[in-house]
Amino acid sequence: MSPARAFARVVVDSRLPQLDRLFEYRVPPGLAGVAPGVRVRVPLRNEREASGYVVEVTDARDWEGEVADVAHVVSTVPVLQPEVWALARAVADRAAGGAADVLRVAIPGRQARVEKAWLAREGSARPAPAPLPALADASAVLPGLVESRRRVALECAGGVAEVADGDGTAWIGRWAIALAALARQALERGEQAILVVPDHREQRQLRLALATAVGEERIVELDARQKNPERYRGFLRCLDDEPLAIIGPRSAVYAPAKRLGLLAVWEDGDPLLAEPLAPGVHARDAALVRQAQSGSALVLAGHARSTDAERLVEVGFLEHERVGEHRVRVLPAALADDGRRVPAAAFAAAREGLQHGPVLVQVARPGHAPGLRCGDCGARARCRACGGPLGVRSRGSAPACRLCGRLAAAWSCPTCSGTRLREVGRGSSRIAEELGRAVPGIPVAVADGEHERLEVDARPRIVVATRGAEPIAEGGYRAVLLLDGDSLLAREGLRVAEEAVRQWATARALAADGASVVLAGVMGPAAAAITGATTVPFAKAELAERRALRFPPAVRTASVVGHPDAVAEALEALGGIEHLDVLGPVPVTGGPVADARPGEQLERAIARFAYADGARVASVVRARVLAAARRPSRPGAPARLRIRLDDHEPFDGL
DNA sequence: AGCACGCCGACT
DNA sequence: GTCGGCGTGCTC
Repeated sequence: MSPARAFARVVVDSRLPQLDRLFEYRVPPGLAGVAPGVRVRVPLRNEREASGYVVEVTDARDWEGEVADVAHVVSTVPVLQPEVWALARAVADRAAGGAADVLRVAIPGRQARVEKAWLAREGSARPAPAPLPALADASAVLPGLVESRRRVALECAGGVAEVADGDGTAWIGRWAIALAALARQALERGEQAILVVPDHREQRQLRLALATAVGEERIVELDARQKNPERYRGFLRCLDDEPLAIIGPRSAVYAPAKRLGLLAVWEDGDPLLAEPLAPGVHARDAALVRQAQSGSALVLAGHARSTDAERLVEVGFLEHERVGEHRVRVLPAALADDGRRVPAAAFAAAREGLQHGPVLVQVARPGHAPGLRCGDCGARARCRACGGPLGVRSRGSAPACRLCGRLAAAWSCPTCSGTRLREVGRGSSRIAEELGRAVPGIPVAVADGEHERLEVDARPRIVVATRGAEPIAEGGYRAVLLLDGDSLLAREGLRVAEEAVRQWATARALAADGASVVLAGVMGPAAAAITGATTVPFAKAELAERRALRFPPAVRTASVVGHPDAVAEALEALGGIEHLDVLGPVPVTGGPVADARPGEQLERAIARFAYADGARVASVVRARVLAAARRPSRPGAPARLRIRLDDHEPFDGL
């Protein structure tokens, strides 16, 4: 005669892999509000009380042992939707990580005041949602994509367009209008759309496009830059069961949408979509899992095709599509042989462009001189405190460390004891200065991490911007110069060429129709990718090369770091899996293992395996992490083990 | 993590 | 005989 709904299964908010399962608690009589999705506090052996979320409420108990009582209900808002719990569990399993870690990314911190307001609104009768605004040509973009639940790799042509913004207008990329039209398809069906963007600059464009396509009141923003209350308000709005366009950064892929019609990721190749927090699941991978669970339409879009999206096209999971048209001429230009950064052809294009409007100059690095060397022996000048490279921020300013910011007073070369410093390379502000001298009477603006600028007007001006910081020009840039490509491609790293192409394509997209784009000092396949009409052949060729070398995304990877014994045990456990090979182990200094003592020798190995073996590898690896976590780290015993799946960071230096 | 339980050496 | 060493295991 136990009362119904007497037990609650709770996921405990803990990083410990041992606690990554559901715990059963009794719901004490008189404790109201225990329901699936709500935040609770529960007693746990040693932490006297832990936070968690109710996943399930039952009247039968599974657990044979002693059962403790739910301590109290933190709030009655069901912030963990069943769909999101299933997603977090599946994503964690795929990444050999903990579901609670995924939930930490998925659910923002509680704001009591915001919650109170939301609950009050829930109680009262809500007005019927406003009808979607009339839209002339919304159906023009891939009609029926959402209805047919298509999965598409979408290459968007560049170009900018003017949209209404309050009383005035604003300029945004045409891609945003295309994605907004797709979102509208979902909302027209009474469903929700989640649109994931790399950062707030793209989010702003998408918000402006959506305001026209679906109306302000149908947009929910989950921007990481928003203040906490703002974010939480947006998050709670997702819980309202109405058609919404949800836009946000990588964590928005976990937004609690109940009836998901469309899941789209913009610029899926952007490194910002890789989640740094454990278990380090890329928004694209989370989107793939979520699509499989929800059966929604899926779009991986960008100005340039990522190798990851191209792989999904080649295995037949995604269909290739391309939308839009952008008429620009892209001219490769050799560097002038005096080593000047700005080739003659680029100057010519800039002068021509400046007759009609603004000109964009994309450079690699901010500041005046990004590097300094010893004037006598040529050795790289480094910070005495942290070993980081020294640079000069602005003309005439003192040399400072680019890593820790310390001023390098009274520098002397550790190699030859010389005290003179020589500037190497040109940063954004120095290039701006030089261009300003070369084209007198034309204003020069700098846009980089320190000088953020979202828009420039249509007047002739030179805009020097670092990659990713390019403002949008009213009417589009009349010329675009892509400088420093040679130094960009000279870096080592698996994704260097792919990333360069993506960043060039992003800048190219800001050009006005008919404008010239000059790519300086780069030849070969990466240059061809940007001079041609489509980046797909480049992505195909890159992928083919990775396949030949067994590099991601042709294979999946598990990076294993820890005590040599623990690493060896983990690799041995993986031994049974066919077609799995191991790079290393190699010694690493320091590292991401939590309890690594200073000076302790750690090793890293990377296992490469086929996508088909993903589930097996993840479960084997998870078992090793658990075994290592149980064992206390003491001298001579296997230490903690950190394993990350599909972490591309170790490949960035290859 | 953090803490209790448990099985071998020197102690009032 | 017992006090306490920390290796081992568990958390509803």
